[in-house]
Amino acid sequence: MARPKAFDRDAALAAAMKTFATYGYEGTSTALLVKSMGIGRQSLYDTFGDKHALYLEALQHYCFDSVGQLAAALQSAGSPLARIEAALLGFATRIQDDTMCLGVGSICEFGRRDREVAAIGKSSAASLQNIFAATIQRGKDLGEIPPEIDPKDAARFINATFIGLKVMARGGATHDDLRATVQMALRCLG
Amino acid sequence: MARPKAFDRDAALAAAMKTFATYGYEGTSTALLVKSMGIGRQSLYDTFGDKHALYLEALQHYCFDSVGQLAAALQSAGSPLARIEAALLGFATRIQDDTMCLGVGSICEFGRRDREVAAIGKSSAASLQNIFAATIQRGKDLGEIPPEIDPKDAARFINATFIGLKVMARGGATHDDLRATVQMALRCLG
DNA sequence: TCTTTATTTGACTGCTCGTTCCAGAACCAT
DNA sequence: ATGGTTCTGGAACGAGCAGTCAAATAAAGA
Repeated sequence: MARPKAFDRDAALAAAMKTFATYGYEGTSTALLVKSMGIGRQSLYDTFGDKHALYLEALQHYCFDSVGQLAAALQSAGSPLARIEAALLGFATRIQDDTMCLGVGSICEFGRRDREVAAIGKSSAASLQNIFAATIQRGKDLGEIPPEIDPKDAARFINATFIGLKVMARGGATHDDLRATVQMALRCLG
Repeated sequence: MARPKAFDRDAALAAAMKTFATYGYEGTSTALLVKSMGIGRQSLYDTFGDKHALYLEALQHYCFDSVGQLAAALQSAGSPLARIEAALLGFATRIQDDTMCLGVGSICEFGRRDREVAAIGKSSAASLQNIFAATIQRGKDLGEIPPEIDPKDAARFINATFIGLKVMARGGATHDDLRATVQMALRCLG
């Protein structure tokens, strides 16, 4: 059997993620996708189905990666509070390009109109909050975080803060602004 | 001079605000605008210019109203901290339909690509933060808020929380979730 | 009633959209 | 080379897009 060079599916998907994150679903044309992904138009349809299916796969992949990265960052040893701080702060300092978080972007653009999009957002938000909640519980066990704090509430709040940071970054907030906001948010856990 | 019945410009603009807030800029067609605004297609172009101009005017109007309402709610007499709580909480309980905050939506959809949109967002965010900062300063003067709090940082943080609440509401968070998040956020000011 | 003016509506333009079909180029194993 | 397979890209599709023009309609003052 003959097998010509195949394009890098993951790289193409990653490029689609970035393009969708920058311009949104409606704001991204298939022509732009083809160009940014560096593949032929027909390959896009053969490999990913259609625009909506590609979006779902990109969103799914993005959320999975994000949750995984955060879990790895939070579940490593050391002070839970410091881990949370590092996670938020690390994000706040890592922003450079004009790219929206794809997960937040999907919520803002679709709300709950698209069932499939909403399902991805819901499940990844749940994972995120479970991870945060576990870390906060660990902080309580260690006496770092006061006992009156409810881990679920605190986790949801951290998530809200995370969202706020992402949107403010998209709006052009400076690193210093974001860092100061992280510091303020962490006061709640102290 | 003759004067036939004129349609209600403000009502039409308000309808456009709601439609843009629900479907975003790219997701809103002129046909949908005409239908939701209840006016003729030509009237839309005669009165508002084109789709982009209409969006800018709707966004401007929305931001102006929002800032005004918040200023009124915060600048009235009484405990500054309680005012902030009431403002956030009031918002959290007032959510029902699947409508995105137009300001946050514009940031998420456009980032800083559209200079005019970005300018509106920037100036209204500045106003918002000034109002919050003044209220927080008042709280410090009254001893409600500890002196180590920087009003500007706290105001930006409250703004971030506000954004987080709006996005979570758009994503389908319950009133109780939002209320609990507000309570967590207020711990930072105590 | 007649005129004036605001609004609506239908036809239409030119463009872009997402998508499909198909011909051919690129590639690798034989 | 040859054959089999994958990817590409031009042509085309129908649909929908934003926006324009002009004719039709409706209302209120003269």
